[in-house]
Amino acid sequence: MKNKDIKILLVDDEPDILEIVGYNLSNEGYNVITGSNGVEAVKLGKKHKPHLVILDVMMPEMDGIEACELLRKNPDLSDTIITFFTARGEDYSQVAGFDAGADDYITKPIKPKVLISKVKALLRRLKEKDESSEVIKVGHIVIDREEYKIVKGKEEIVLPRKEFELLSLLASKPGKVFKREDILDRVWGNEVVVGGRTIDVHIRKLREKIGDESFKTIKGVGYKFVV
Amino acid sequence: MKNKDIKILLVDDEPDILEIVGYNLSNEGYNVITGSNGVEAVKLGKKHKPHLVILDVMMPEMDGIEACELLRKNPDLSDTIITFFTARGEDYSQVAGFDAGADDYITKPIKPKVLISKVKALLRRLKEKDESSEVIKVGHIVIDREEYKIVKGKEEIVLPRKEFELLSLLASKPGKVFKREDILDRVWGNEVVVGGRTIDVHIRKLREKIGDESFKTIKGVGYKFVV
DNA sequence: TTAAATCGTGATACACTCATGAAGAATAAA
DNA sequence: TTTATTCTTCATGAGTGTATCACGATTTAA
Repeated sequence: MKNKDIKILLVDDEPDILEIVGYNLSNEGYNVITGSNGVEAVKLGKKHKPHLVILDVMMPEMDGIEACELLRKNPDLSDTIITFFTARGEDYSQVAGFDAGADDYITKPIKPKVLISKVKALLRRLKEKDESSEVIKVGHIVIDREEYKIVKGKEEIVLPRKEFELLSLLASKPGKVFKREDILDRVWGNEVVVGGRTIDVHIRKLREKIGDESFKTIKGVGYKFVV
Repeated sequence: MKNKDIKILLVDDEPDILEIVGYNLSNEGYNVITGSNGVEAVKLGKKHKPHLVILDVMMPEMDGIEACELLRKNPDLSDTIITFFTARGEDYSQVAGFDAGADDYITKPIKPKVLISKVKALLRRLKEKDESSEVIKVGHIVIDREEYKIVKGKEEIVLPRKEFELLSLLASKPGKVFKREDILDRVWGNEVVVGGRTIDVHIRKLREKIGDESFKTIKGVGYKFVV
């Protein structure tokens, strides 16, 4: 994804800020949309579905916090990153911002260099997510990460989350053996500790739904997906 | 590549942090090296060539940013991943960190589970690169570590774990004689004690499956794999 | 050549891993 | 709330990977 494909919605009631920040962002090649209050923020957000929203907290009509909450309710914007402008030391707005579903905040006064770096850092997450959310095709099976469903031949199969993640991991490298430990790390995550037999049970479910022949057990090591 | 082959350089001026984080990383099997300021970071980095460096930003003698810049200049460390400890909201340090060539940052306060997750995620890049070259070819035999299978001519052979490890070890240096003692260390691990005849039995299995002629016994010493 | 050490072999017993069915938590949906 | 679905655990049993042992064969050293 190139910078010009990335839309940033910038909302502040001070025209100076809009101009300076907007200029700097455009200069980096981003596609910048501007608004001057919370109502506009919500309207423009729904219309343009930006990748990143930068909101001032204090604004007429509707403040940034409320706008953030409304934007978060829109499912189209679930992947959008929302950040606030906040004055240094304004603890309250930071807390309220995170409560409203913000991902980060940028402190005023704004230094262009800092801002750009921060924006890049924030958008890095997006790119990572973007890359991992491709549609995987293996053999006659299509895994659609975005819609959380898989298509086998002409049949459409809906899988629960864990099963989907597991299949999606195994199918990301057909033939490769994934060690049980790795599977736990990547599907269940480190913070959750589950018993050893859990993986087997999920594999069984997949075997029932997708086909026994696709999943091979390597005893003492793990499982692999074959085409 | 096993975890114990992965070196992590951890630098912070607070002994508590070093101990807690160091303990958690060691527990996962990583080889942890610690230092307490930027000067040490650079020195240890050059000496040990770690795979991952975790730097605190605020340190006496030399801060993390400067240390990072110096480390990045060393061509030996071009594949090394560098991350910072940074407190939430410390805009400046994050920006400066990325500018200095950091790959990521970890926010304080540090939660061990989150840290381990993050470290594993970071090291995954490294491992993937590494594993892609883990196919050994000797004569008409191909040993594919990633898929845990052996291809002999056009025949595909699936070996149980111990046999696979043993073959994999012997074939890693065809012609070289591996002492029984060494084989025990590397296939069984030095903490496990097994009887003296165990190796023979496994060699027998390999002879049955791969071919008698490939394994030569050096009496009183060990075995070697020949093409 | 003989004795000692080492290895190969077959049979066997142990240990471990995994598949499976069922049933109890946990979570989401109605 | 109740209901349904998903997730996890557990017990059981089969299967096989792994280790052990005894004994004969082979090599090495004296």
